[in-house]
Amino acid sequence: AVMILRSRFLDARRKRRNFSKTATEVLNEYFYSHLSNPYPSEEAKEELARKCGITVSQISNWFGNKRIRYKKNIGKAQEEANMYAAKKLRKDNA
Amino acid sequence: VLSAGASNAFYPSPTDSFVSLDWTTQVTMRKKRKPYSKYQTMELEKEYYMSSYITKQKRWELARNLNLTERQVKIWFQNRRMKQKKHTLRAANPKPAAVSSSSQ
DNA sequence: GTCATTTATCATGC
DNA sequence: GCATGATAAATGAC
Repeated sequence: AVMILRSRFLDARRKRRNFSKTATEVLNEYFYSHLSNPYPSEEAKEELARKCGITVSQISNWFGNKRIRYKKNIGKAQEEANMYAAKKLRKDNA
Repeated sequence: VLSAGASNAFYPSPTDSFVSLDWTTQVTMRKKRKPYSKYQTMELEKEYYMSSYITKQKRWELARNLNLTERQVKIWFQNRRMKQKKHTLRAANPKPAAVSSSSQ
């Protein structure tokens, strides 16, 4: 059989582009408002994907990265967490 | 499978109160991820090209030749099938159109 | 077996 | 130079 060694080149994959500011905002708001269980359901992922203009897989990637990187930063500054916590409070009090 | 309000030992349900954060504490010791060599990956890809599902006999041989465990070979084929599925779905769908611009 | 994850690593953006 | 998104090993639920 013939070996088609496409893999290395067909991997035109990792061309990452940063998400938009508003997308990141939406994702962070969800993450920090569900900090006790930051595991969005499939439906929630689809909703977030629509709002952010990205795919569901990208949503999964983002939450995976966010969870692990949040964990590694527990004990450190975490200004971001405080920022979104404050934002949530303002929302609740409104 | 186990997404929304689902709950089990590893993905606890929300207490929705303050900082319980059970999800941050993973108790089970996990083996460190170790990337395979080019040769190992190439040989695995070769076998995968023959068939997406490897037989027990070939799995044993491949594991011995590549200095991997049978479990690692099995897992590799599972992950490889998932990768193919993802690529298949990706090719079947139109371009989502991306927007960029963010900052550090 | 599939499949959503965790984690380290990769590759790029800036 | 790290931040960030995507992928590669590895685990666990089902």
